[in-house]
Amino acid sequence: MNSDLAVGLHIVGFLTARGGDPVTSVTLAETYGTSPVVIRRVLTRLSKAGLVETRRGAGGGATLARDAADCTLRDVYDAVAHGQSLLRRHPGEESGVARVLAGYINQLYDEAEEALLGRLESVTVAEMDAVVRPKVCRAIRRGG
Amino acid sequence: MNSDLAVGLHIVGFLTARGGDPVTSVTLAETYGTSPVVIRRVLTRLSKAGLVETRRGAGGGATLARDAADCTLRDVYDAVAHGQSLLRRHPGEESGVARVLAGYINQLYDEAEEALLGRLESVTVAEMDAVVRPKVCRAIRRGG
DNA sequence: TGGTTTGTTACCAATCTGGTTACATTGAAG
DNA sequence: CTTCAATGTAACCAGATTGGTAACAAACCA
Repeated sequence: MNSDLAVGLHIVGFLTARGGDPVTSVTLAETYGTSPVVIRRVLTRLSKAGLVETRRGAGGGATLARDAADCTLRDVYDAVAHGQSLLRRHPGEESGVARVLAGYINQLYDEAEEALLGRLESVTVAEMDAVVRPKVCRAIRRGG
Repeated sequence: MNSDLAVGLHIVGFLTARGGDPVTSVTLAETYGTSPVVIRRVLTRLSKAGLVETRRGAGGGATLARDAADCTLRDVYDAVAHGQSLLRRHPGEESGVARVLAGYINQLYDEAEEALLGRLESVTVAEMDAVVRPKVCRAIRRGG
């Protein structure tokens, strides 16, 4: 699930920068540097979560379904992370000693994850866009 | 690097519980549920970091090199995590747009990781042992 | 000298990950 | 109503990562 969050943030960021007109998975794939299918896999999740809308057929593509100022990075995370957490947990089937220890460690991980999620919740897509977009423009102007 | 931290914590925890006498990698492997080689790989790191001492030959094994109250979970983490971080970063060779975004995300990850490391730093091995050991004993008594 | 244990390398199977191919489905436009 | 453009989805693949195994050298003790 690693890059899914990055892809998801790229999508909502790009759609924000594009104002209202639909963007195709091909465009998103090219700008991110991946394949359209990967984009669409994430796009489907974002769509089911109500963050974006997609339209098939000619002139179709994806658009933001919400105001970018009304959508936090955690919303994107929740849409994209289907159950899996950022920090890999320890598998559960160990017995005795190892199990107790795994429980202890996982508890520490939970705290850390909560902290991260809280941080993601404190940033809106609009704010992210405001930080990222100028840098992207500068990078493009330099020909990167 | 996932399970290395768990293994490392198991090692120092077990050594703490054992008071001072040396414990072999075979014993540590059996109690954790892995192979001696895996244990020794981690043991080597802990040893190089000065957290444990190992002795070869008959009657050898590993012992704590420090007071358990003087050793934090972060010390174990630092010894065990050779450069790799808990949260997988995004690879760096992407160009333009994706690179800027990756930088942004990695920055958020850094904050989260700092939070986790701070938490690990706030717990000593002795404290962990105090929490974990009774649970382990109970689990063993139940025959788990 | 022989047995015990760590240190280290090389290799293997399983899993994860991201990518690709292929195709069905939907929609717009002529 | 046909054609083209786009999403939705499943099946499969190659590379990386992971934890484990086998093998053996090195150290240490009796």
